[in-house]
Amino acid sequence: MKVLRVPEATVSRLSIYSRFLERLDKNGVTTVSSNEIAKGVGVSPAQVRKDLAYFGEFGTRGVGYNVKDLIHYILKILGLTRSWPVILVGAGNLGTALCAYRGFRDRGFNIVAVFDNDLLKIGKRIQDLEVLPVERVPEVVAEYGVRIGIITVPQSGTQGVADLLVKNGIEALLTFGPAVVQVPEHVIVRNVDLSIKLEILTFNLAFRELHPSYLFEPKG
Amino acid sequence: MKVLRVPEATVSRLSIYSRFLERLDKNGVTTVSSNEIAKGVGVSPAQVRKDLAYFGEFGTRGVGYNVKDLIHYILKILGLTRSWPVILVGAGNLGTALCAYRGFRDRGFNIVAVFDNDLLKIGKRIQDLEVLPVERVPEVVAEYGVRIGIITVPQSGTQGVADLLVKNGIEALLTFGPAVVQVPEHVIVRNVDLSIKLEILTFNLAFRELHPSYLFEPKG
DNA sequence: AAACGTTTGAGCAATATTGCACAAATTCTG
DNA sequence: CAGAATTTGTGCAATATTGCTCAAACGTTT
Repeated sequence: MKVLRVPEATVSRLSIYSRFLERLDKNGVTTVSSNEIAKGVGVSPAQVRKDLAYFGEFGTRGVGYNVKDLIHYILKILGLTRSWPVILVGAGNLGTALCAYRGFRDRGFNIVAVFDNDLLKIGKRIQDLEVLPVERVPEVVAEYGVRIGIITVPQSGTQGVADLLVKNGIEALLTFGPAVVQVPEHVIVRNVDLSIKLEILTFNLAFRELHPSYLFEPKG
Repeated sequence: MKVLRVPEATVSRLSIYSRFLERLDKNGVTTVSSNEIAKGVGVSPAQVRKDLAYFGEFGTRGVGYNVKDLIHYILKILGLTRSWPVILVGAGNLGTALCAYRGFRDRGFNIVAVFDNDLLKIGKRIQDLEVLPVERVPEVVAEYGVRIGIITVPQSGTQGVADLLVKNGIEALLTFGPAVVQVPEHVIVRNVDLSIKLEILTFNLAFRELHPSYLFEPKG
């Protein structure tokens, strides 16, 4: 088998394609071309085909792609043909918001427990979950077979929580804020930093005014 | 002046560098090398120098960079030597969490008003702000000179809100969730899609197990 | 069943981004 | 002050990613 290097951007776009396709499917569309997908999500048709080509041949020449089939293939690639138990550490504003976020459940992510070490928060109910003390992480991870953790604690606590989760067998982490966490090789970490996103906006607004001759690359 | 194309990844990294440098500054560090920055944030030293080189020469050969100065230069590049008034539309869980998010205020983003069109939410207090009806967007934008809007409404409402904000002169938008919004050329839009981030994790967990020979590119 | 229009998949070209290596500039040391 | 040790800034090489083009495959029409 060919050894390929799949760009992370491709994985992100697959996620986007799949949700666009699900919308089409709901509207009764059965077949779609790379052109229509491209128009729908704002990329080039060649990009769509290239992205899919990393993983196989899913279309029919002269016809296009079967919508239901393609959804299934992409979800399979993304590992979403099953449900994933997820734990969340940090029952603050952001953690609470994420617990209520429908988008996670829609894609098969199931937040099975919320943890905090603040006595004021422990015992509180968020959605249908009770906030647990972090000491109970091992027990919950074992019970549900959790492999994914979301960390929404303040920056200074992020590394400590990451260490705790890794020690308990968590293999993938989603962190928030500017913290850079150190984890063993086999653990996958991705980060969401909302300030960066706003600063990309201000860069465009402010810097390009001062230097109109600079060009800037969109995307992202 | 040279006309350059600044990669968005460079802008993101500048944001990261600046926060790392602020930590150093707080600890009393006055001088830093590209090597130390690189170690601190997990990139290559050459990358750090290249990123800075897009905008000028900020270091001294044989010495490194003056921490305070470099912070100032980067903040200037990112347009953060001033405060930015921001409006937020969508007073749900996520919107509420973002209003309370310290990271925004720390970087000079000032959420001056929160809007919703849900009568149950209008009038509610979030932090020290009262939730306003969307009809009052024009007034607030004019009063504060707002150029940036954050949209945290459900997917189906995102395009409508974007249209409203653009009509009222907003030039940059941060949206959440899978919605793809259409805006005029001059408006800058960036999107945060939390499901994508989780799906990058599941892709790694699931797909690579099935196809161990595939390699995968980190970053992002 | 042949001709035509469509659309995929893939090779190749074009761009973009990152990494390497080293001259130039600076400080330090003796 | 000459030589050694750093460390930046940058040209060039190496990779990665995206875009272009077209043969091959399919359906439709006549």
